[in-house]
Amino acid sequence: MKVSTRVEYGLVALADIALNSENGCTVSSAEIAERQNISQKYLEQIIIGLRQGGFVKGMKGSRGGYVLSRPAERIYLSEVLNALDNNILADAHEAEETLGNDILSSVNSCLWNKLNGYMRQFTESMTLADVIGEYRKSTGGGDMYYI
Amino acid sequence: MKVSTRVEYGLVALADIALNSENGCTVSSAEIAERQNISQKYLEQIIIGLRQGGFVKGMKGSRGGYVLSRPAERIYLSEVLNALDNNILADAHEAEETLGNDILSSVNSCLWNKLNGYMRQFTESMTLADVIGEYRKSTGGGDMYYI
DNA sequence: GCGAAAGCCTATCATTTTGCTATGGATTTC
DNA sequence: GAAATCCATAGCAAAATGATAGGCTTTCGC
Repeated sequence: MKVSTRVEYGLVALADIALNSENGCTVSSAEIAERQNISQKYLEQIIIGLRQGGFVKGMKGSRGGYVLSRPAERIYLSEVLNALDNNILADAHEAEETLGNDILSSVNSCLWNKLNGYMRQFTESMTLADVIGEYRKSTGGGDMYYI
Repeated sequence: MKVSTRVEYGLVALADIALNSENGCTVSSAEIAERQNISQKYLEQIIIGLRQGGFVKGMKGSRGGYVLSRPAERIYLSEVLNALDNNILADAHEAEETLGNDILSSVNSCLWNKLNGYMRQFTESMTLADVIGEYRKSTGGGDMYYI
């Protein structure tokens, strides 16, 4: 399953914002772009989608940037994926529409509907907090440096 | 999850061949195109992929057409999907390569690798026979007419 | 044998999607 | 008021998608 850079960058940016705004400060698109090695202008467009989805708040002006608009524990990956790409997850009711008795309907009901159902269920059970937790685990819990 | 027409038509065509070649006769691309309402020339290209994947045999000449090259019970959907689209399922070893300790690796290990693993496992557990069974179930088992 | 019927192969092409780049306006802080 | 930042939109090249078209090759039926 190939995922677009838009989805990839969007998820990484959201996690970056979550990780670096914990002390109350904002995270600018320039910071994220440098840390994650993404074109800043492209990133800004993607983050607009995250803002419209209600996951981050943008603060204009000098010293502006982004913060999460809800705790990471309540940001479900299903929502984020839908905001970044409206084809990656199928709607729940979409599965019920294939009631014909042709071959295509059979393929849908025994293959695609089941796969889509699992993907929806799995991404609804995961939150941004899980991603952050995985990251902390991989860095041994010691990625914060205090002077 | 949006699926390309190539994958959709390919699966339908394969099931059509399986269903209509049971009495030993061949199934022509023209027949399939008419029954499934697909452009015949486009369909031919797709079926070439099915033949190269080893799922069907093509018989040239008048009275030619296609038949399965193995029993439907041994045609796994994972193989078929890989033959029709090499991005739809990820390789098994691909998952093991993401061992970095950056955010992207974390997203991969807790989201994409798990989703891909499930998709692979699920499609490896399903065969063309399951699709055909679903179709027969939907038509009430009475789609064959004897004169 | 010959012709029709079928598979097989390749080229072409329009449209859409993807992945950016660029420009500039709006707003806030210092 | 100037710098920094978000916000919005336009443009654009490359790739993928979804076909269409032409013609060669092989085989069956007569």
